Amino acid sequence: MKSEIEIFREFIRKKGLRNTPERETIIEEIFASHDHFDVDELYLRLKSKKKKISKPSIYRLIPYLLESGLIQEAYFEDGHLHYEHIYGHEHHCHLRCLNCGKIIEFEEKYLKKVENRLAEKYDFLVKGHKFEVLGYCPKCKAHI
Amino acid sequence: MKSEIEIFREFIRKKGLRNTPERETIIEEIFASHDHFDVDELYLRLKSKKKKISKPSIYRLIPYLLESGLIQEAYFEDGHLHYEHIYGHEHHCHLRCLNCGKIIEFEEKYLKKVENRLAEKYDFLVKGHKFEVLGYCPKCKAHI
DNA sequence: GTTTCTATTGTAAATGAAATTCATTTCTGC
DNA sequence: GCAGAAATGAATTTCATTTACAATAGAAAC
Repeated sequence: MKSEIEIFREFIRKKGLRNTPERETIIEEIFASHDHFDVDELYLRLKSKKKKISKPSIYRLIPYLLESGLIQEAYFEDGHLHYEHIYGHEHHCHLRCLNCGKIIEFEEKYLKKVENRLAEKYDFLVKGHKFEVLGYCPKCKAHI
Repeated sequence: MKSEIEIFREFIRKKGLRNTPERETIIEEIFASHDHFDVDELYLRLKSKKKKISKPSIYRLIPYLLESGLIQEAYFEDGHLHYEHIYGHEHHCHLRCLNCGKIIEFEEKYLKKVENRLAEKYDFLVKGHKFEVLGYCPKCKAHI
């Protein structure tokens, strides 16, 4: 299996764009952990490691990472988008508490079938899905 | 079946809050159409009907509409959230083109079962779900 | 109906994520 | 090396959303 960096290099070459040390640094940091991330948090993580990367460089890279299928928007919370890896990581869905924001991850294999059915029916090239179930966690549902 | 306004009045009374003509006007406008909406578009719709409602009033109402189960976040696009009705309207999911933003709505009954399973397994009070399938539409997939 | 308490309103200002500008730097192909 | 194009960081701008605040107006108690 190719590494994320290899996938990105290939993608960037195909698009006639250029790879740079900054981009490699950002991608390395994103895939160093298995967790979700957001721009600000990623920026601070890079900063704390003395990597001088500007926020615009991160913002400019994200559309390419999305397009290359390495990451995906996970959810919008606290006023900004959160992303998750989709290459080389088992896809998962989110059960989220509308009150406290608690997130439980779960798998749902059936959705892959739904993807395929939609791809055929609407002639889409399907890249993935986002499935969020919303409600109130055990603690919060008691107070509502 | 109760109207949306009635549901809201009940909700507001239970919370010990106050109903106002402004809130009734906003709710009326939201449920006058069956479509998704976003704050800005709703604000302009009210304005064009000579209803003097400020944007903060809309922003302040939305958390209550979410909490009362009348609406739900549909998707984040073009830098802001879009909402959809969930009370008294058939739930639907979205197939979205990552390139041009085209949206196709579809139904998927099975997800209700997933909701129930999760509610039991994690002891959540499940209020709904968001299922988005992402990819490239027939037109866009040709250029990628 | 009047009073009192406090939630809600609109206006204006503040916040903060994301995008953009621009001068400078750095790839990449020739 | 050179030329042209793309990427960078710093600073600025944009724009959705939130907040502050003074004025208004529901709603419950009297």
